[in-house]
Amino acid sequence: MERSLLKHFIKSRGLRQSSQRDRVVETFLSQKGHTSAEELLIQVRKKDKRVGLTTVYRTLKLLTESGLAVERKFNRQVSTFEPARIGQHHDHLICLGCGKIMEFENKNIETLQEEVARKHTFFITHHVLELYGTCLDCSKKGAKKPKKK
Amino acid sequence: MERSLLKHFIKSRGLRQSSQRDRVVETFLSQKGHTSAEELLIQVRKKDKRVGLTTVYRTLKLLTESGLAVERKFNRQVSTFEPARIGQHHDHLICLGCGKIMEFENKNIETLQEEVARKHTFFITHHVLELYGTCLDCSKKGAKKPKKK
DNA sequence: CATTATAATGAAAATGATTTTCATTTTCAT
DNA sequence: ATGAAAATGAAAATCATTTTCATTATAATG
Ligand SMILES: [Mn+2]
Ligand SMILES: [Mn+2]
Ligand SMILES: [Zn+2]
Ligand SMILES: [Zn+2]
Repeated sequence: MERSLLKHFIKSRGLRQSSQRDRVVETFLSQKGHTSAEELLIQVRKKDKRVGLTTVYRTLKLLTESGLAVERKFNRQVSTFEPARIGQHHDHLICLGCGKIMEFENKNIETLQEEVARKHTFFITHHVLELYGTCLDCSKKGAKKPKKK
Repeated sequence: MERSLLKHFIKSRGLRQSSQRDRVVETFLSQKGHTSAEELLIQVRKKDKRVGLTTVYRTLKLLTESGLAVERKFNRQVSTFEPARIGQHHDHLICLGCGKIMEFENKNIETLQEEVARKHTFFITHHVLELYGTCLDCSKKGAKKPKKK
């Protein structure tokens, strides 16, 4: 279903199809969690050795522009991407101890955000809400080395 | 007043004082709004030509670690810093049209964030909340070129 | 004040993620 | 089948920030 969205997007842009891009898209959409370009390349290369990092970056940009991917830029300086669930939105809890990422939705917060915007005569297109701290496991075990990932 | 905080921090770290650092700190604290290292260097150099960018970066890091500065990393890939108002916290509305940044505080949102964390047995140390969109001016004038800054 | 260990400095090089370039290959409308 | 244009990937470029390193400045001590 999402695949057709991309096909449509490709066509509407006058782009062509290619096996490399197909492989990247396919691999990306099968991914769960948040994936960086480098990580995605590793997965893609398990299927096709000839795909380059540049193409992964280019495809990720295409996916993002077409609305099939959402880019996240948490703590670190690398971007990660996750498949977009249509009509859905969520925010994140990020553990600074182990790197674990949890997702949540909270309509009340979003409503309050709109209220804030209204007070400032501002029109929100999107927002970033990230809660950083310590997960249960890490608060038990005490200070731990952050997961590099 | 904040100055003494830094002095104390410097001493507790076994560091020495220097005129360059003093100048950077002084200039930074007099700044309003969100300032990048590069921008701060320009201001500092109006007073002292011999200060280097490296020292600005180092001082900004020191200020952040001592709690006198808060680092923000909005849309762009450059970090900006703002003087920390003691015991205060605020979040931002960022206009994608003109780059204008507005600040707000909303205790209700923060309370809901804590509630979310509690549900996940998570302990928040800090959070990022950024509302992106269009300000009143920009929504009037229609689509405009984003302020580079 | 002189000594001296070491912190501070800044120019230049390194880093690291992402983007750009460009010569070559592939796609697809005709 | 043909050709214009898109896609590719290796290598170079970008760009903010950090690291390196030779030199200078600071301040505790005698
Ligand atoms: Mn997510
Ligand atoms: Mn602010
Ligand atoms: Zn954890
Ligand atoms: Zn605006």
